[in-house]
Amino acid sequence: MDKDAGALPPKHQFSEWYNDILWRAEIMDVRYPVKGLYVWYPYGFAVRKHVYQRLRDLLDRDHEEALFPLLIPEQEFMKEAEHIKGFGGEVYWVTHGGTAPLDVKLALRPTSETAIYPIYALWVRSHADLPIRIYQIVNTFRHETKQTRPMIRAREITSFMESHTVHETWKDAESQVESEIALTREFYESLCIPIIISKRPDWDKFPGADYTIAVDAIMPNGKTLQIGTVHHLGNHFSKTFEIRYEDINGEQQYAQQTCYGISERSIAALISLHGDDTGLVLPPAVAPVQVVIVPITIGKRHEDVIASAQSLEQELRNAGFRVRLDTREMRPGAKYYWWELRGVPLRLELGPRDIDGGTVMAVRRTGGKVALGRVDIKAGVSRVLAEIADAMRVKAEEHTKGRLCIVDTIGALTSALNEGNVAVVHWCNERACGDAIEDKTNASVLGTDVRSVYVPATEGACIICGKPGKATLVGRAY
RNA sequence: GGGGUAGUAGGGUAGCCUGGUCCAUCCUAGAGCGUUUGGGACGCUUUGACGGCGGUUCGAAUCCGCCCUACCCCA
Repeated sequence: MDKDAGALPPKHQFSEWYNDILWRAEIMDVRYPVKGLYVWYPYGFAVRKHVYQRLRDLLDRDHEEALFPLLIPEQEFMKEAEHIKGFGGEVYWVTHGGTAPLDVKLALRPTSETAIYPIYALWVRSHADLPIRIYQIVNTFRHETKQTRPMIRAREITSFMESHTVHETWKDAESQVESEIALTREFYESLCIPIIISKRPDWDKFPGADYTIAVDAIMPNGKTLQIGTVHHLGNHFSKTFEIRYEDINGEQQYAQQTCYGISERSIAALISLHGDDTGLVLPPAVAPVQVVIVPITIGKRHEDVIASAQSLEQELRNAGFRVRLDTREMRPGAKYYWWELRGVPLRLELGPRDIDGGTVMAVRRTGGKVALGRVDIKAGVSRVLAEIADAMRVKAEEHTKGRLCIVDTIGALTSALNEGNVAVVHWCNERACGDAIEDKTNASVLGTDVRSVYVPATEGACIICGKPGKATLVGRAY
């Protein structure tokens, strides 16, 4: 089967569909000869570029972008015991410089706390230096032992946005956490991805954090994908790395910190949630090509149609749309399939009939055809692109709502999970009951304090012990 | 973490059990030429492969070992 012909596996065979669409739509090439490392094709990279540009635009309101080194000396890395334990045996080590063994082993960052915080210790002197809000977008490495999957579980995360902030008080850091959550909402809103926010149970929080707020999306097969985390670090790391400031009274205080991360899992969710049996469906906000113009040239009208299509292209480009005129020597139908596979939100067809009638035929990737007037084409395209984004949002929300169910017995929980749902139960917040839920259902307690318009914040008897409990999210996670 | 199956052109495959008939089959894509073009065009010509290393053998895609990679099942 070639990538430019024939059909994808149907989307309900999600695993096959996902693997196939990645190379057919030229997102990633999985043939790189090292397990868990993947190549971004130019088209996939263009999607990534637009997604991360959106993220940068949001962060740049009150963060600054910087760049810290990839290699972390062993002594720094080993300083935070709890943190190390969390990464277990998954750290890659650089042990040689050329042929000579290094005196000090160097870790390839699995995340950058231990690279950044020794420098923060130098940068922070007084309360006037605070807050610090810095992010970087880098690659990170973990020697994953579980099954690797492109963008979902990779040994090199190529696009890790990590933000690290420093504050005076615990409450300042807490409100930073809230502001990062708001930012994440806004980010996923522009990708038309519905998210569920919750507080991870203690045993699943970031190693070294006071608490972890996680953002999950529900994938087409009902598994959850963690696509963002915000951690309140308290003064855990500041004590380890001596990040202190002189307060307004002249006293030395340990700083309070947060960190926050989003990776290319955001793109995995983007592709998975919106794609269909025909290929990708990209929201106009991040589509590398928002509008494709397919000229319909027949016999003697060839020059006429091409000239007309070129002027349409130029007009839309000047209006700020990412537009492409497809003049390749292919039949129009073949071009339709080609661009649909790549998720272009809007296709404009322009043929002799349209030119004569002063119209352009617009076909939405989300379905439906409509003739737009040629004279006010810019307004028409804007309107239709907005309709497409709305349709995508509605469809993704319906999927998410349809996969959530509220249950109150272990039996109902197990069958809900087996049917590919994510469940809401009441849980008393005790570890033993949490373990029992996980053991009996082969699923994960994702979190409490669920913030989602789809999940009411109720209270009730713990599904295990019957004591008072709160609404808790349980699902099978990637 | 445990087990299983498999790697043959850009993609998908036949050949492997029973070593020689294979300078490796077929489909598809790519290239060239021509005719086409309102939903995946057609004809002719043509390029391109045995995952890596080692072993057995007169001879290896085929048998053996290790490595790498992929997929599936169980925890």
